[in-house]
Amino acid sequence: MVQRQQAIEALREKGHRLTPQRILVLSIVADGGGHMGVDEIFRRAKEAYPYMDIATVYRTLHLFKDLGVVTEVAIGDRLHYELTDPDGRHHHMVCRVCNGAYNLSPTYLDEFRDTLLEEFDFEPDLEHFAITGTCSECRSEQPGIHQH
Amino acid sequence: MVQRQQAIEALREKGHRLTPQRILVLSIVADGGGHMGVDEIFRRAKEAYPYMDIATVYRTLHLFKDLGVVTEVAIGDRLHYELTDPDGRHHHMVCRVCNGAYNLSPTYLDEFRDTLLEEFDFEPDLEHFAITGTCSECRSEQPGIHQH
DNA sequence: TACGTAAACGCAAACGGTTGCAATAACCTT
DNA sequence: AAGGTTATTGCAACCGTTTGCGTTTACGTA
Repeated sequence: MVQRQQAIEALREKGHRLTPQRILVLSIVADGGGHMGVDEIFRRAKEAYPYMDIATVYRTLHLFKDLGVVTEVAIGDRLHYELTDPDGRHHHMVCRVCNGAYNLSPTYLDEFRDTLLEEFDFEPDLEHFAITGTCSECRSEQPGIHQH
Repeated sequence: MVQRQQAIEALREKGHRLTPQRILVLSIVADGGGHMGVDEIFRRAKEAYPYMDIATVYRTLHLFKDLGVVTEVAIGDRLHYELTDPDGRHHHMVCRVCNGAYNLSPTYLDEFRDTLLEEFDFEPDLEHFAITGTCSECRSEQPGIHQH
């Protein structure tokens, strides 16, 4: 709730207009809980407002991302969106067997980032990406499968 | 040269057929030096053999990737391909300002991988992906631009 | 060498995502 | 409250990539 008001203010502050389509997409993402695929966001939006166009959904999500309202998470080759975590950044680990998603504190990546900066003077963009892999449960269920 | 023979053997061992199209794609990637985008591979292939279809290029590259002959590198939102490095794996760092690509030894990622395994029993797929960021040169040229 | 089979091909349609453009509507000014 | 400006929309066309399908062709067998 409070997040929705902040998002609306972020829009107006930067001179963007408050349209019904934007409010709709925002509330769908906010109500969704975790991260949502664009297809599901569009499906729900079209349910509520049949004229909704997929291009509007993409443009709205990109705008919200630029404003910091939503966070983009790459899962496989698709982008998912969620409300930006007010308690701080986190990354995602997604199991490629069961598709389960786990949050990951940035601490672990920060170490890696510092190393790249020190050794190569290269500053990596590690803000919003998901690490795919195999989770504990799925690895124990299929012990024969290994990556090399 | 020796790599090309190994690739051909890898095909036959798994029961795949040796077609002129596959040989063409292989030699284009081999002659390309570094990683090549699909569009350039297709352009060169069509030059040599005008009937070449883009779908065949994609299917061939995916097959070669599964056989371990080529390595897929995600640069931005496009996939690039290169002959698999026989001297060992390496990752890529790609500068989002100048698009320059740098190789990165796997050592740095291995540390990170070990941590995830120990702490969460989660085995990440870190084999073939590129880390985007800003390289030393471009950072010093545009000191006003920072990510947060 | 000729034959049969199934893998691979070229083509065209489909997919997810982006972009150009004319029509619409949010917001500022009066 | 009405009017003007311009951001935003819906639509359609487009882009890069994937998929289905009928035809072709590589390759094992005779």
